[in-house]
Amino acid sequence: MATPLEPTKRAYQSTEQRQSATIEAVVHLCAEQDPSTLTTARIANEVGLSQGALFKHFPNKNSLWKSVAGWVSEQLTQRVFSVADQHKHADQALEAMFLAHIGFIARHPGIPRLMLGELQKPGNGPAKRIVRETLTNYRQKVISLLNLGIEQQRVTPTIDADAAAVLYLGAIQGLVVQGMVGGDIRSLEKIAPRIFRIFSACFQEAPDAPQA
Amino acid sequence: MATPLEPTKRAYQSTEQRQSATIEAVVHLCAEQDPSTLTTARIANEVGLSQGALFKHFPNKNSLWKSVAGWVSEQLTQRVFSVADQHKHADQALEAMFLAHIGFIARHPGIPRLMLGELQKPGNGPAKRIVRETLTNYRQKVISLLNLGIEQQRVTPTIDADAAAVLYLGAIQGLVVQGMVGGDIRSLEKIAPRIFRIFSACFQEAPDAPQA
DNA sequence: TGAAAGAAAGTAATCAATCGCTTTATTTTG
DNA sequence: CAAAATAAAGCGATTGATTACTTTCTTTCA
Repeated sequence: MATPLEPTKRAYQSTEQRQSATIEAVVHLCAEQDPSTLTTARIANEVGLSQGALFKHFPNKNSLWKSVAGWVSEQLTQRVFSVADQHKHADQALEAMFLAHIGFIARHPGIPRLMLGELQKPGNGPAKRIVRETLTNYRQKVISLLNLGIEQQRVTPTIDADAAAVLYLGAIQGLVVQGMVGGDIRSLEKIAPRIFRIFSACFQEAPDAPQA
Repeated sequence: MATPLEPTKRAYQSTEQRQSATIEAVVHLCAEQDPSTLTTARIANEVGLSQGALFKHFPNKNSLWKSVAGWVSEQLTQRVFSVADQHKHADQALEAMFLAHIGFIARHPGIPRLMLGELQKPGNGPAKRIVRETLTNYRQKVISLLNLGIEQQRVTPTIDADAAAVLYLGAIQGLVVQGMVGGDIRSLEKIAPRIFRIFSACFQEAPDAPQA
């Protein structure tokens, strides 16, 4: 008789470990799959669990999406805001935020799909609420940096800060969508500085107000 | 016995009529529903057909998506390009395109969801191809307008046209996403001019190159 | 009158969630 | 400290609901 082929000990893990592994698996899977087509079976398989076992750690699928949105929000906010605070000049902070954001996305290509996927849903699901609040928060940060820049005389005082903040976020989104069209999210980091450079013209000296 | 309750005359229509009615129904439904959750039953109901009858006019659901993508591409391209051609100054053409695009979206709030939904899908489905080609086409138009603007001395000759085109599309997308966050796509038209105004600083005289 | 348009019922597949039961980990207790 | 007891993590099968698409038969109209 052949070797008894040990009964493949199951590697039990705590719910917390499984939860974070599952969240990472979802983020990872979204790099190459539309979130709305992600099945619990596919996710469980990626984590190394049976489909049913997933529900030992999340009460339902919606709760999983909420956790994923929370993770993304936390990571993004933390990383982007922290690099901004390392610069004392507002314009440098804005540039650092921009590049950090693109870098974060380049390392986690599934994130745009996740966030856009949530925004697609109408209504006020908990996951969508998190994404919305994160974006609003982000926009506020940009606005206050622009205002700080005005005080520091590094930003045109006549700037329309609200509109500039929308354009700032749009620059990131345009870059990301451009990456989705081209198919290579990871190469975004190369062109990101060029995009920011041209955006930066918007908050520097106004063209129709030549220096007196 | 009660009245025979007349057999409710059916209004037969040609396949072509049903096809365009179906496409419009999809665009309309996407205004308040994630495209990936749209069922053939829901669409048929909107058109006023039984679910099965839909397949008399489209061989399958993918073919319907392809038709919808084609309709959107055609409408958008036609409207946006035609207003651009009504202006001889490149900068004015860019502004008119921008406002026409936002206006079109404001009148068809489902369109961003449709296009983003297609871009979410990985691979090279026919519908995604159409969306991708439309965006690429659009970007090319912006680039050539910027180059024309340089000849007309209405655009800074030192501009990074490729990057500016990405920023231009990003400005639109940022505005749209902003509308999705706020929930009211239709109010975009009010702030659109402000966004374009601040974007326009990017292609006007460069700040660090005071006119010689 | 026959071909196209439609309704209504049916089919096979998919998927989130549940269930019964087993295996591992932790806690209680003699 | 070991053995018993409880709790937690896991599997595999199943269930019920949903969905794209098909089939059968009926109605319209050119």
